[in-house]
Amino acid sequence: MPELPEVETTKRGLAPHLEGRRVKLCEIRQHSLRWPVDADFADKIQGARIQHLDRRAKYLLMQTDKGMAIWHLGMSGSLRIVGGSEPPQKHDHIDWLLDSGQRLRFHDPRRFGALLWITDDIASHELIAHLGPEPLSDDFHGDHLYLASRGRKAPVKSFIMDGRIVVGVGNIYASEALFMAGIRPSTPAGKISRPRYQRLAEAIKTVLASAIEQGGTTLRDFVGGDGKPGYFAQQLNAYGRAGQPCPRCPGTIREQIIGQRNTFFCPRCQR
DNA sequence: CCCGATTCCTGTAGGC
DNA sequence: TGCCTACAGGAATCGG
Repeated sequence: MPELPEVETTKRGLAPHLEGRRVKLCEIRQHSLRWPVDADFADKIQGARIQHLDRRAKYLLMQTDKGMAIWHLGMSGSLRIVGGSEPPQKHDHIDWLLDSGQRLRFHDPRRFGALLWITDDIASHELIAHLGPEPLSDDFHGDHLYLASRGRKAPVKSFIMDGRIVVGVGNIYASEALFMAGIRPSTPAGKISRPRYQRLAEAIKTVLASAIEQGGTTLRDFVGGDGKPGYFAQQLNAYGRAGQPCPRCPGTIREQIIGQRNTFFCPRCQR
């Protein structure tokens, strides 16, 4: 499941193959994604030169000289570089044929992903305009969480997964960050103190940064072939470990549904 | 405005 | 062994 670290890993892996290249042809075999891909997308991007790859939240941005392509990997999407004559497999929905002879290939079994084309300012785009700060930037810190949470009754886990508060914290890393910070996921966001939010902000940064590092270890393989994210191999302390001993106290990890999402925590050391 | 519930989709895991 | 169902997950959107 692509969380922020995998999108960042994808961006870093693709950039050397895409930046400076021209899109000779775009093949769309499946238009029905999260939102329908524009009927004229292929025409719009044809002949465009890809200038720069960027990331905002979990959106992968590809700036060209004709407009900007915005990818979202949803929860099962992946982008990789394949050889120019490699035939598409099941769920390989979109190819961009590059002037290098290679193809950029989008694969997405569950079709929660998206591909958009915009020609106006990205910052004013509806999907981007209301997003919170990047978790790894200096704009994101404990005070931001503290101030934004006053008066909020939603569980802190839902709060940190709200992209208007901070982007890029998915279900897995929300549990992990709250575990690291020793905060119970069900606590109403408005009841958490300033110092505890400082710990939480640090935990979010630490967890995401280490996941990006882990993704980075498979960067070489990524381009070569299987596109499998490496960070799943990383040690998860709470997520998916219901019934197992807590890694840092004598407690036992418990599972609870919060905001319609599975949530894992230690009832003994997360208060 | 705030927050919980619902929705899109299909591979995988678990139950019988 | 094979069928069937439940579940997973990001995030927009709906309903209260």
